[in-house]
Amino acid sequence: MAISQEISYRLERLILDGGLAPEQKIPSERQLATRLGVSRAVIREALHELQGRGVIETRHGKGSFVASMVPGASEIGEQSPLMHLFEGHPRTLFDLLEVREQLEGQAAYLAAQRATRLDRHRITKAFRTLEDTDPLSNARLDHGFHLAIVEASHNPVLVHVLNSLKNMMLLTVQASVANLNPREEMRKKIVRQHRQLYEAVIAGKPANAQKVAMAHVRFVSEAMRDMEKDGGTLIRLPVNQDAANEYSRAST
Amino acid sequence: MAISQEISYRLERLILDGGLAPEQKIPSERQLATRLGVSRAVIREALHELQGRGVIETRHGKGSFVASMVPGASEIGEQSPLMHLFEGHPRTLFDLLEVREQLEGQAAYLAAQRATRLDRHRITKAFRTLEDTDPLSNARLDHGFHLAIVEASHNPVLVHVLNSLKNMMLLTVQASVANLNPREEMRKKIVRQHRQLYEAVIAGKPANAQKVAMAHVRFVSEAMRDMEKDGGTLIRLPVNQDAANEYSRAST
DNA sequence: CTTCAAAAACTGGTCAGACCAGTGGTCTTC
DNA sequence: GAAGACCACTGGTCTGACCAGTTTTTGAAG
Repeated sequence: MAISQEISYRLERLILDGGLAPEQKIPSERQLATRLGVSRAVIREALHELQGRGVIETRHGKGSFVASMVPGASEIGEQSPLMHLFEGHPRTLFDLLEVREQLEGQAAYLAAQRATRLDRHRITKAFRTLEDTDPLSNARLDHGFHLAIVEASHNPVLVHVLNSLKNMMLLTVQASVANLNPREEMRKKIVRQHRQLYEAVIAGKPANAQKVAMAHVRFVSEAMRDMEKDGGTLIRLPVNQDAANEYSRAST
Repeated sequence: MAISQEISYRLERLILDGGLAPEQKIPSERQLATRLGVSRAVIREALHELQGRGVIETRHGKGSFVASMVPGASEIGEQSPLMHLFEGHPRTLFDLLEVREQLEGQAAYLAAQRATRLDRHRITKAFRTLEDTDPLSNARLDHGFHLAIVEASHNPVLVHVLNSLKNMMLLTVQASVANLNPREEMRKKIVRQHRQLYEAVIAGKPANAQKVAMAHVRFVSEAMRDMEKDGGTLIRLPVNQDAANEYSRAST
Protein backbone atom coordinates (compact mmCIF):
# COMPACT_ATOMS: atom_id res chain seq x y z
CA MET A 1 0.00 0.00 0.00
CA ALA A 2 1.10 3.52 -0.72
CA ILE A 3 2.81 5.40 2.09
CA SER A 4 0.40 8.29 1.75
CA GLN A 5 -2.49 5.96 2.46
CA GLU A 6 -0.82 4.41 5.44
CA ILE A 7 -0.28 7.84 6.85
CA SER A 8 -3.82 8.94 6.16
CA TYR A 9 -5.09 5.84 7.95
CA ARG A 10 -2.79 6.38 10.88
CA LEU A 11 -3.90 9.96 11.25
CA GLU A 12 -7.53 9.04 10.88
CA ARG A 13 -7.29 6.40 13.54
CA LEU A 14 -5.48 8.82 15.76
CA ILE A 15 -8.31 11.26 15.38
CA LEU A 16 -11.09 8.74 15.78
CA ASP A 17 -9.50 7.26 18.84
CA GLY A 18 -9.51 10.67 20.40
CA GLY A 19 -5.81 11.32 20.16
CA LEU A 20 -6.69 14.51 18.40
CA ALA A 21 -9.77 16.42 19.43
CA PRO A 22 -12.09 18.26 17.05
CA GLU A 23 -10.97 21.76 16.19
CA GLN A 24 -7.49 20.83 17.30
CA LYS A 25 -4.64 21.79 15.09
CA ILE A 26 -2.64 19.17 13.28
CA PRO A 27 1.14 19.55 13.09
CA SER A 28 2.30 21.44 10.06
CA GLU A 29 3.05 19.56 6.87
CA ARG A 30 6.75 20.20 7.18
CA GLN A 31 6.80 18.93 10.76
CA LEU A 32 4.91 15.79 9.87
CA ALA A 33 7.17 15.19 6.92
CA THR A 34 10.27 15.47 9.05
CA ARG A 35 8.91 13.49 11.95
CA LEU A 36 7.60 10.64 9.79
CA GLY A 37 10.62 10.66 7.57
CA VAL A 38 8.81 11.17 4.29
CA SER A 39 8.58 13.93 1.77
CA ARG A 40 6.14 16.74 2.15
CA ALA A 41 4.30 15.66 -1.00
CA VAL A 42 3.30 12.40 0.63
CA ILE A 43 2.00 14.23 3.68
CA ARG A 44 -0.02 16.56 1.48
CA GLU A 45 -1.55 13.64 -0.38
CA ALA A 46 -2.49 11.94 2.86
CA LEU A 47 -4.05 15.14 4.15
CA HIS A 48 -6.01 15.62 0.95
CA GLU A 49 -7.38 12.12 1.38
CA LEU A 50 -8.58 12.96 4.87
CA GLN A 51 -9.93 16.20 3.54
CA GLY A 52 -11.96 14.32 0.95
CA ARG A 53 -13.29 12.13 3.71
CA GLY A 54 -14.27 15.19 5.70
CA VAL A 55 -12.01 14.29 8.59
CA ILE A 56 -9.96 17.46 8.51
CA GLU A 57 -10.19 20.99 7.21
CA THR A 58 -7.28 22.94 5.84
CA ARG A 59 -6.87 26.70 5.77
CA HIS A 60 -4.21 28.46 3.81
CA GLY A 61 -1.67 30.13 6.04
CA LYS A 62 -3.13 28.69 9.20
CA GLY A 63 -2.90 24.94 9.11
CA SER A 64 -5.02 21.81 9.14
CA PHE A 65 -7.61 21.14 11.80
CA VAL A 66 -9.64 18.16 12.87
CA ALA A 67 -13.14 18.72 11.54
CA SER A 68 -15.84 19.12 14.12
CA MET A 69 -18.02 16.12 13.70
CA VAL A 70 -21.64 17.04 13.40
CA PRO A 71 -23.46 14.87 15.89
CA GLY A 72 -26.79 14.92 14.09
CA ALA A 73 -25.32 13.45 10.98
CA SER A 74 -24.52 10.13 12.51
CA GLU A 75 -28.12 9.33 13.30
CA ILE A 76 -29.48 10.07 9.91
CA GLY A 77 -26.30 8.36 9.19
CA GLU A 78 -24.80 7.52 5.88
CA GLN A 79 -21.28 8.72 5.98
CA SER A 80 -20.92 6.36 3.09
CA PRO A 81 -18.85 7.30 0.10
CA LEU A 82 -22.01 8.07 -1.79
CA MET A 83 -23.16 10.67 0.63
CA HIS A 84 -19.89 12.45 0.23
CA LEU A 85 -20.47 12.30 -3.43
CA PHE A 86 -23.81 13.93 -3.06
CA GLU A 87 -22.93 16.63 -0.62
CA GLY A 88 -22.67 20.00 -2.13
CA HIS A 89 -23.74 19.01 -5.60
CA PRO A 90 -26.84 20.95 -6.49
CA ARG A 91 -27.76 18.50 -9.18
CA THR A 92 -28.22 15.85 -6.55
CA LEU A 93 -31.14 17.72 -5.10
CA PHE A 94 -32.94 17.48 -8.40
CA ASP A 95 -31.96 13.89 -8.85
CA LEU A 96 -33.53 13.26 -5.49
CA LEU A 97 -36.67 15.10 -6.42
CA GLU A 98 -36.82 13.23 -9.70
CA VAL A 99 -36.97 9.95 -7.84
CA ARG A 100 -39.31 11.29 -5.22
CA GLU A 101 -41.72 12.47 -7.87
CA GLN A 102 -42.07 8.90 -8.99
CA LEU A 103 -42.34 7.36 -5.56
CA GLU A 104 -44.66 9.93 -4.04
CA GLY A 105 -46.86 9.33 -7.05
CA GLN A 106 -46.83 5.62 -6.43
CA ALA A 107 -47.50 6.14 -2.75
CA ALA A 108 -50.50 8.30 -3.52
CA TYR A 109 -51.74 5.76 -6.03
CA LEU A 110 -51.49 2.91 -3.58
CA ALA A 111 -52.92 4.98 -0.76
CA ALA A 112 -55.98 5.85 -2.79
CA GLN A 113 -56.32 2.19 -3.55
CA ARG A 114 -55.59 0.61 -0.20
CA ALA A 115 -56.33 3.13 2.49
CA THR A 116 -58.43 1.71 5.27
CA ARG A 117 -60.95 3.64 7.28
CA LEU A 118 -58.28 4.24 9.87
CA ASP A 119 -55.86 5.50 7.25
CA ARG A 120 -58.44 7.88 5.86
CA HIS A 121 -59.09 9.16 9.31
CA ARG A 122 -55.44 9.81 9.98
CA ILE A 123 -54.93 11.45 6.61
CA THR A 124 -57.93 13.66 7.14
CA LYS A 125 -56.73 14.68 10.55
CA ALA A 126 -53.28 15.55 9.24
CA PHE A 127 -54.75 17.47 6.36
CA ARG A 128 -57.12 19.50 8.55
CA THR A 129 -54.33 20.36 10.95
CA LEU A 130 -52.21 21.43 8.04
CA GLU A 131 -54.85 23.73 6.66
CA ASP A 132 -55.83 25.30 9.95
CA THR A 133 -52.39 26.32 11.04
CA ASP A 134 -49.97 29.13 10.72
CA PRO A 135 -48.21 28.52 7.44
CA LEU A 136 -44.90 29.58 8.88
CA SER A 137 -44.73 26.61 11.18
CA ASN A 138 -45.83 24.13 8.60
CA ALA A 139 -42.68 22.13 8.49
CA ARG A 140 -43.76 19.18 10.54
CA LEU A 141 -47.37 19.37 9.60
CA ASP A 142 -46.59 19.23 5.94
CA HIS A 143 -44.38 16.28 6.48
CA GLY A 144 -47.01 14.64 8.63
CA PHE A 145 -49.60 14.93 5.92
CA HIS A 146 -47.42 13.37 3.27
CA LEU A 147 -46.25 10.72 5.67
CA ALA A 148 -49.81 9.72 6.46
CA ILE A 149 -50.42 9.15 2.79
CA VAL A 150 -47.24 7.19 2.27
CA GLU A 151 -48.07 4.97 5.19
CA ALA A 152 -51.51 4.37 3.80
CA SER A 153 -49.85 2.72 0.84
CA HIS A 154 -49.27 -0.21 3.16
CA ASN A 155 -45.92 -0.82 1.59
CA PRO A 156 -43.21 -0.71 4.27
CA VAL A 157 -40.48 -0.65 1.66
CA LEU A 158 -41.96 2.44 0.10
CA VAL A 159 -42.20 4.10 3.48
CA HIS A 160 -38.62 3.22 4.19
CA VAL A 161 -37.20 4.40 0.90
CA LEU A 162 -39.08 7.66 0.90
CA ASN A 163 -37.94 8.32 4.42
CA SER A 164 -34.36 7.73 3.39
CA LEU A 165 -34.71 10.09 0.49
CA LYS A 166 -36.11 12.70 2.81
CA ASN A 167 -33.10 12.32 5.06
CA MET A 168 -30.81 12.70 2.13
CA MET A 169 -32.57 15.89 1.22
CA LEU A 170 -31.99 17.22 4.68
CA LEU A 171 -28.32 16.65 4.14
CA THR A 172 -28.33 18.33 0.78
CA VAL A 173 -30.55 21.32 1.12
CA GLN A 174 -29.58 24.08 3.38
CA ALA A 175 -31.98 26.68 4.61
CA SER A 176 -33.58 29.35 2.58
CA VAL A 177 -36.17 27.22 0.93
CA ALA A 178 -38.16 29.05 3.49
CA ASN A 179 -38.32 31.67 0.79
CA LEU A 180 -40.43 29.34 -1.24
CA ASN A 181 -43.55 29.30 0.82
CA PRO A 182 -43.74 32.97 1.72
CA ARG A 183 -44.35 33.88 -1.87
CA GLU A 184 -48.08 34.08 -1.78
CA GLU A 185 -48.85 32.74 -5.24
CA MET A 186 -46.80 29.66 -4.60
CA ARG A 187 -48.30 29.05 -1.23
CA LYS A 188 -51.74 29.13 -2.76
CA LYS A 189 -50.76 26.66 -5.44
CA ILE A 190 -49.26 24.33 -2.91
CA VAL A 191 -52.31 24.52 -0.72
CA ARG A 192 -54.48 23.71 -3.71
CA GLN A 193 -52.26 20.78 -4.63
CA HIS A 194 -52.52 19.45 -1.11
CA ARG A 195 -56.28 19.70 -1.24
CA GLN A 196 -56.43 17.93 -4.61
CA LEU A 197 -54.17 15.21 -3.35
CA TYR A 198 -56.20 14.79 -0.22
CA GLU A 199 -59.47 14.56 -2.07
CA ALA A 200 -58.17 12.13 -4.65
CA VAL A 201 -56.81 9.79 -2.01
CA ILE A 202 -59.91 9.92 0.15
CA ALA A 203 -62.16 9.52 -2.87
CA GLY A 204 -60.20 6.44 -3.81
CA LYS A 205 -59.08 7.63 -7.22
CA PRO A 206 -55.60 6.11 -7.63
CA ALA A 207 -54.74 7.44 -11.06
CA ASN A 208 -55.81 10.89 -10.11
CA ALA A 209 -54.00 10.83 -6.80
CA GLN A 210 -50.82 9.73 -8.52
CA LYS A 211 -51.06 12.48 -11.08
CA VAL A 212 -51.60 15.16 -8.47
CA ALA A 213 -48.84 13.90 -6.19
CA MET A 214 -46.34 13.82 -9.03
CA ALA A 215 -47.35 17.26 -10.17
CA HIS A 216 -46.89 18.50 -6.63
CA VAL A 217 -43.34 17.27 -6.33
CA ARG A 218 -42.54 18.49 -9.79
CA PHE A 219 -43.91 21.89 -8.96
CA VAL A 220 -41.76 22.18 -5.87
CA SER A 221 -38.78 20.95 -7.82
CA GLU A 222 -39.22 23.54 -10.54
CA ALA A 223 -39.76 26.25 -8.02
CA MET A 224 -36.44 25.35 -6.48
CA ARG A 225 -34.81 25.29 -9.86
CA ASP A 226 -36.05 28.80 -10.53
CA MET A 227 -34.83 29.97 -7.17
CA GLU A 228 -31.44 28.57 -7.90
CA LYS A 229 -31.25 30.66 -11.05
CA ASP A 230 -32.38 33.83 -9.37
CA GLY A 231 -31.56 33.88 -5.73
CA GLY A 232 -28.29 32.10 -5.99
CA THR A 233 -27.31 30.04 -3.03
CA LEU A 234 -30.16 27.71 -2.47
CA ILE A 235 -27.94 24.77 -1.93
CA ARG A 236 -24.96 24.43 0.24
CA LEU A 237 -22.87 22.11 2.18
CA PRO A 238 -25.03 21.36 5.15
CA VAL A 239 -23.67 22.80 8.30
CA ASN A 240 -26.00 21.85 11.04
CA GLN A 241 -29.15 19.88 11.23
CA ASP A 242 -31.27 22.72 12.51
CA ALA A 243 -30.59 24.86 9.55
CA ALA A 244 -31.13 21.97 7.21
CA ASN A 245 -34.47 21.20 8.73
CA GLU A 246 -35.80 24.46 7.46
CA TYR A 247 -36.17 22.82 4.13
CA SER A 248 -39.49 21.30 4.87
CA ARG A 249 -41.09 24.68 4.81
CA ALA A 250 -40.93 24.21 1.11
CA SER A 251 -43.57 21.59 1.61
CA THR A 252 -43.05 18.49 -0.35
CA MET B 1 -10.19 28.06 -3.42
CA ALA B 2 -7.20 25.86 -4.07
CA ILE B 3 -6.69 24.68 -7.62
CA SER B 4 -6.53 21.07 -6.51
CA GLN B 5 -9.96 21.38 -5.00
CA GLU B 6 -11.41 23.01 -8.06
CA ILE B 7 -10.08 20.16 -10.12
CA SER B 8 -11.38 17.50 -7.78
CA TYR B 9 -14.75 19.19 -7.85
CA ARG B 10 -14.75 19.36 -11.63
CA LEU B 11 -13.83 15.72 -11.97
CA GLU B 12 -16.41 14.70 -9.44
CA ARG B 13 -19.06 16.61 -11.25
CA LEU B 14 -17.97 15.10 -14.53
CA ILE B 15 -18.44 11.68 -13.05
CA LEU B 16 -21.79 12.46 -11.48
CA ASP B 17 -23.12 13.89 -14.69
CA GLY B 18 -22.17 10.75 -16.47
CA GLY B 19 -19.28 12.11 -18.47
CA LEU B 20 -17.23 9.33 -16.99
CA ALA B 21 -18.85 5.97 -16.49
CA PRO B 22 -18.11 3.62 -13.60
CA GLU B 23 -15.10 1.39 -14.13
CA GLN B 24 -13.93 3.77 -16.80
CA LYS B 25 -10.33 4.81 -16.79
CA ILE B 26 -9.37 8.37 -15.98
CA PRO B 27 -6.67 10.03 -18.07
CA SER B 28 -3.20 9.61 -16.62
CA GLU B 29 -1.90 12.14 -14.16
CA ARG B 30 0.60 13.48 -16.63
CA GLN B 31 -2.07 13.91 -19.27
CA LEU B 32 -4.41 15.70 -16.90
CA ALA B 33 -1.60 17.93 -15.73
CA THR B 34 -0.71 18.94 -19.27
CA ARG B 35 -4.28 19.33 -20.42
CA LEU B 36 -5.35 21.39 -17.42
CA GLY B 37 -2.16 23.37 -17.38
CA VAL B 38 -1.16 22.59 -13.82
CA SER B 39 1.58 20.60 -12.18
CA ARG B 40 1.29 16.92 -11.61
CA ALA B 41 1.37 17.43 -7.86
CA VAL B 42 -1.89 19.34 -7.98
CA ILE B 43 -3.51 16.59 -10.01
CA ARG B 44 -2.32 14.00 -7.54
CA GLU B 45 -3.74 15.97 -4.64
CA ALA B 46 -7.08 16.29 -6.39
CA LEU B 47 -7.15 12.57 -7.12
CA HIS B 48 -6.30 11.74 -3.53
CA GLU B 49 -9.22 13.84 -2.45
CA LEU B 50 -11.56 11.90 -4.71
CA GLN B 51 -9.96 8.71 -3.49
CA GLY B 52 -10.74 9.68 0.08
CA ARG B 53 -14.33 10.09 -0.92
CA GLY B 54 -14.42 6.74 -2.62
CA VAL B 55 -15.18 8.26 -5.98
CA ILE B 56 -12.17 6.77 -7.70
CA GLU B 57 -9.76 3.94 -7.20
CA THR B 58 -6.12 4.11 -8.09
CA ARG B 59 -3.85 1.21 -8.96
CA HIS B 60 -0.13 1.48 -9.22
CA GLY B 61 1.09 1.09 -12.75
CA LYS B 62 -2.40 0.92 -14.19
CA GLY B 63 -4.18 4.18 -13.56
CA SER B 64 -7.18 5.65 -11.82
CA PHE B 65 -10.68 4.41 -12.38
CA VAL B 66 -14.13 5.66 -11.55
CA ALA B 67 -15.39 3.57 -8.66
CA SER B 68 -18.54 1.67 -9.36
CA MET B 69 -21.27 3.66 -7.72
CA VAL B 70 -22.37 0.59 -5.92
CA PRO B 71 -20.16 -0.01 -2.95
CA GLY B 72 -20.85 -3.37 -1.42
CA ALA B 73 -22.80 -2.03 1.46
CA SER B 74 -25.31 0.65 0.85
CA GLU B 75 -27.16 2.64 3.37
CA ILE B 76 -30.82 2.58 2.65
CA GLY B 77 -30.91 -1.05 3.47
CA GLU B 78 -28.51 -3.03 5.51
CA GLN B 79 -28.30 -2.69 9.21
CA SER B 80 -31.13 -0.28 9.58
CA PRO B 81 -33.58 -1.34 12.24
CA LEU B 82 -36.20 -1.73 9.57
CA MET B 83 -34.33 -4.56 7.97
CA HIS B 84 -35.02 -6.68 10.99
CA LEU B 85 -38.64 -6.03 10.48
CA PHE B 86 -38.43 -7.13 6.92
CA GLU B 87 -36.47 -10.28 7.27
CA GLY B 88 -38.42 -13.37 6.72
CA HIS B 89 -41.65 -11.70 5.77
CA PRO B 90 -42.68 -12.95 2.37
CA ARG B 91 -44.81 -9.93 1.75
CA THR B 92 -41.72 -7.77 1.83
CA LEU B 93 -40.47 -9.35 -1.35
CA PHE B 94 -43.52 -8.19 -3.20
CA ASP B 95 -43.41 -4.80 -1.59
CA LEU B 96 -39.90 -4.54 -2.88
CA LEU B 97 -40.89 -5.58 -6.34
CA GLU B 98 -43.74 -3.13 -6.26
CA VAL B 99 -41.32 -0.29 -5.69
CA ARG B 100 -38.82 -1.66 -8.12
CA GLU B 101 -41.43 -1.85 -10.83
CA GLN B 102 -41.86 1.86 -10.53
CA LEU B 103 -38.19 2.74 -10.34
CA GLU B 104 -36.97 0.39 -13.05
CA GLY B 105 -39.64 1.96 -15.21
CA GLN B 106 -38.35 5.40 -14.43
CA ALA B 107 -34.79 4.32 -15.03
CA ALA B 108 -35.69 2.93 -18.42
CA TYR B 109 -37.59 6.08 -19.24
CA LEU B 110 -34.67 8.31 -18.34
CA ALA B 111 -32.17 6.03 -20.03
CA ALA B 112 -34.08 6.14 -23.28
CA GLN B 113 -34.12 9.88 -22.93
CA ARG B 114 -30.60 10.59 -21.77
CA ALA B 115 -28.33 7.78 -22.88
CA THR B 116 -25.16 8.99 -24.51
CA ARG B 117 -23.35 7.15 -27.24
CA LEU B 118 -21.13 5.58 -24.63
CA ASP B 119 -24.14 4.48 -22.62
CA ARG B 120 -25.76 2.92 -25.67
CA HIS B 121 -22.57 1.12 -26.41
CA ARG B 122 -22.34 -0.29 -22.92
CA ILE B 123 -25.99 -1.30 -22.91
CA THR B 124 -25.63 -2.97 -26.27
CA LYS B 125 -22.57 -4.83 -25.13
CA ALA B 126 -24.29 -6.03 -21.97
CA PHE B 127 -27.35 -7.06 -23.95
CA ARG B 128 -25.39 -8.99 -26.56
CA THR B 129 -23.43 -10.77 -23.89
CA LEU B 130 -26.64 -11.62 -22.14
CA GLU B 131 -28.19 -13.10 -25.27
CA ASP B 132 -25.19 -15.05 -26.40
CA THR B 133 -24.57 -16.89 -23.20
CA ASP B 134 -25.56 -19.99 -21.40
CA PRO B 135 -28.80 -19.14 -19.65
CA LEU B 136 -27.75 -21.04 -16.58
CA SER B 137 -24.99 -18.61 -15.80
CA ASN B 138 -27.04 -15.55 -16.44
CA ALA B 139 -27.00 -14.21 -12.94
CA ARG B 140 -24.43 -11.49 -13.35
CA LEU B 141 -25.13 -10.84 -16.99
CA ASP B 142 -28.76 -10.15 -16.33
CA HIS B 143 -27.85 -7.84 -13.55
CA GLY B 144 -25.23 -6.17 -15.71
CA PHE B 145 -27.75 -5.46 -18.42
CA HIS B 146 -30.22 -3.85 -16.09
CA LEU B 147 -27.48 -1.97 -14.30
CA ALA B 148 -26.22 -0.51 -17.55
CA ILE B 149 -29.67 0.86 -18.22
CA VAL B 150 -30.06 2.26 -14.75
CA GLU B 151 -26.71 3.99 -14.97
CA ALA B 152 -27.67 5.46 -18.31
CA SER B 153 -30.41 7.33 -16.48
CA HIS B 154 -27.66 9.63 -15.24
CA ASN B 155 -29.38 9.90 -11.91
CA PRO B 156 -27.00 8.77 -9.17
CA VAL B 157 -29.79 8.73 -6.64
CA LEU B 158 -31.76 6.33 -8.75
CA VAL B 159 -28.74 4.10 -9.16
CA HIS B 160 -28.22 4.19 -5.46
CA VAL B 161 -31.78 3.42 -4.45
CA LEU B 162 -32.21 0.61 -6.94
CA ASN B 163 -28.99 -0.93 -5.79
CA SER B 164 -30.21 -0.77 -2.23
CA LEU B 165 -33.44 -2.45 -3.18
CA LYS B 166 -31.48 -5.16 -4.92
CA ASN B 167 -29.47 -5.73 -1.80
CA MET B 168 -32.61 -5.95 0.23
CA MET B 169 -33.89 -8.56 -2.18
CA LEU B 170 -30.74 -10.54 -1.72
CA LEU B 171 -31.44 -10.50 1.97
CA THR B 172 -35.01 -11.57 1.50
CA VAL B 173 -35.05 -14.06 -1.28
CA GLN B 174 -33.25 -17.29 -0.92
CA ALA B 175 -32.22 -19.45 -3.79
CA SER B 176 -34.63 -21.53 -5.74
CA VAL B 177 -35.84 -18.77 -7.94
CA ALA B 178 -33.55 -20.63 -10.22
CA ASN B 179 -36.63 -22.66 -10.86
CA LEU B 180 -38.08 -19.72 -12.59
CA ASN B 181 -35.88 -19.52 -15.60
CA PRO B 182 -35.65 -23.18 -16.48
CA ARG B 183 -39.29 -23.21 -17.39
CA GLU B 184 -38.95 -22.73 -21.07
CA GLU B 185 -42.01 -20.62 -21.68
CA MET B 186 -40.95 -18.14 -19.03
CA ARG B 187 -37.42 -17.93 -20.26
CA LYS B 188 -38.68 -17.07 -23.70
CA LYS B 189 -40.92 -14.37 -22.35
CA ILE B 190 -38.14 -12.88 -20.33
CA VAL B 191 -35.78 -12.91 -23.25
CA ARG B 192 -38.41 -11.16 -25.34
CA GLN B 193 -38.93 -8.58 -22.63
CA HIS B 194 -35.23 -7.92 -22.47
CA ARG B 195 -35.11 -7.43 -26.20
CA GLN B 196 -38.06 -5.05 -26.14
CA LEU B 197 -36.50 -3.09 -23.33
CA TYR B 198 -33.19 -2.93 -25.12
CA GLU B 199 -34.72 -1.73 -28.36
CA ALA B 200 -36.89 0.86 -26.71
CA VAL B 201 -33.98 2.35 -24.81
CA ILE B 202 -31.65 2.38 -27.78
CA ALA B 203 -34.34 3.76 -30.03
CA GLY B 204 -34.88 6.56 -27.56
CA LYS B 205 -38.51 5.85 -26.82
CA PRO B 206 -38.91 6.77 -23.15
CA ALA B 207 -42.59 6.01 -22.70
CA ASN B 208 -42.22 2.69 -24.40
CA ALA B 209 -39.11 1.76 -22.45
CA GLN B 210 -40.84 2.60 -19.21
CA LYS B 211 -43.84 0.47 -20.09
CA VAL B 212 -41.74 -2.52 -21.03
CA ALA B 213 -39.50 -2.25 -17.97
CA MET B 214 -42.46 -2.08 -15.65
CA ALA B 215 -44.11 -4.98 -17.35
CA HIS B 216 -40.91 -6.95 -17.01
CA VAL B 217 -40.66 -6.47 -13.27
CA ARG B 218 -44.34 -7.14 -12.87
CA PHE B 219 -44.04 -10.34 -14.86
CA VAL B 220 -41.23 -11.59 -12.69
CA SER B 221 -43.12 -10.58 -9.62
CA GLU B 222 -46.22 -12.47 -10.64
CA ALA B 223 -44.20 -15.46 -11.62
CA MET B 224 -42.79 -15.51 -8.12
CA ARG B 225 -46.21 -15.12 -6.65
CA ASP B 226 -47.40 -18.14 -8.58
CA MET B 227 -44.43 -20.17 -7.52
CA GLU B 228 -45.10 -19.32 -3.96
CA LYS B 229 -48.56 -20.79 -4.24
CA ASP B 230 -47.40 -23.97 -5.91
CA GLY B 231 -43.86 -24.80 -5.10
CA GLY B 232 -43.82 -23.70 -1.53
CA THR B 233 -40.64 -22.34 -0.06
CA LEU B 234 -39.60 -19.61 -2.36
CA ILE B 235 -38.70 -17.26 0.40
CA ARG B 236 -36.47 -17.81 3.30
CA LEU B 237 -34.49 -16.22 5.96
CA PRO B 238 -31.30 -15.33 4.22
CA VAL B 239 -28.32 -17.30 5.32
CA ASN B 240 -25.38 -16.27 3.28
CA GLN B 241 -24.74 -13.89 0.48
CA ASP B 242 -23.57 -16.52 -1.97
CA ALA B 243 -26.74 -18.47 -1.78
CA ALA B 244 -28.78 -15.34 -2.00
CA ASN B 245 -26.99 -14.23 -5.09
CA GLU B 246 -28.60 -17.01 -6.99
CA TYR B 247 -31.69 -14.93 -7.06
CA SER B 248 -30.81 -13.10 -10.19
CA ARG B 249 -31.43 -16.17 -12.24
CA ALA B 250 -34.96 -15.06 -11.91
CA SER B 251 -33.88 -12.19 -14.05
CA THR B 252 -35.20 -8.88 -13.01
C1' DC C 1 6.31 -17.84 -39.70
C1' DT C 2 5.67 -18.38 -34.49
C1' DT C 3 7.46 -18.01 -29.73
C1' DC C 4 9.10 -15.82 -26.08
C1' DA C 5 12.05 -13.00 -23.47
C1' DA C 6 14.28 -8.51 -23.31
C1' DA C 7 13.53 -3.74 -23.72
C1' DA C 8 10.92 0.29 -24.12
C1' DA C 9 7.03 2.99 -22.99
C1' DC C 10 3.58 3.59 -20.45
C1' DT C 11 1.24 3.95 -15.48
C1' DG C 12 1.32 5.73 -10.44
C1' DG C 13 4.59 6.65 -6.03
C1' DT C 14 8.21 9.25 -3.94
C1' DC C 15 11.70 12.65 -3.37
C1' DA C 16 14.20 17.14 -3.39
C1' DG C 17 14.32 22.00 -3.35
C1' DA C 18 12.50 26.13 -4.79
C1' DC C 19 9.18 29.90 -4.82
C1' DC C 20 4.41 32.03 -4.18
C1' DA C 21 0.64 33.35 -1.06
C1' DG C 22 -1.97 33.96 3.04
C1' DT C 23 -1.52 34.75 8.49
C1' DG C 24 0.07 36.53 12.62
C1' DG C 25 3.44 38.29 15.58
C1' DT C 26 7.32 41.60 16.50
C1' DC C 27 9.60 45.60 16.37
C1' DT C 28 10.58 49.93 14.73
C1' DT C 29 8.87 54.63 13.91
C1' DC C 30 5.90 58.44 14.39
C1' DG D 1 -0.38 54.04 21.94
C1' DA D 2 -1.01 53.39 16.85
C1' DA D 3 0.67 52.47 12.05
C1' DG D 4 3.25 50.21 9.19
C1' DA D 5 7.42 47.41 7.77
C1' DC D 6 9.26 43.20 8.52
C1' DC D 7 9.82 38.41 9.50
C1' DA D 8 8.59 33.78 10.62
C1' DC D 9 5.35 30.85 10.35
C1' DT D 10 1.42 28.28 7.58
C1' DG D 11 -0.36 25.91 3.23
C1' DG D 12 -0.26 26.05 -2.30
C1' DT D 13 2.18 25.31 -6.55
C1' DC D 14 5.97 24.18 -9.66
C1' DT D 15 9.87 21.55 -11.55
C1' DG D 16 12.40 17.70 -12.70
C1' DA D 17 14.21 13.74 -11.28
C1' DC D 18 14.02 8.84 -10.01
C1' DC D 19 11.68 4.41 -8.28
C1' DA D 20 8.22 0.79 -9.03
C1' DG D 21 4.57 -1.73 -11.13
C1' DT D 22 2.14 -2.83 -15.91
C1' DT D 23 1.57 -3.16 -20.74
C1' DT D 24 3.24 -2.96 -25.33
C1' DT D 25 6.68 -3.33 -28.57
C1' DT D 26 10.42 -5.41 -30.48
C1' DG D 27 13.72 -8.49 -32.09
C1' DA D 28 16.19 -12.57 -31.95
C1' DA D 29 15.87 -17.64 -31.50
C1' DG D 30 13.50 -21.66 -32.83
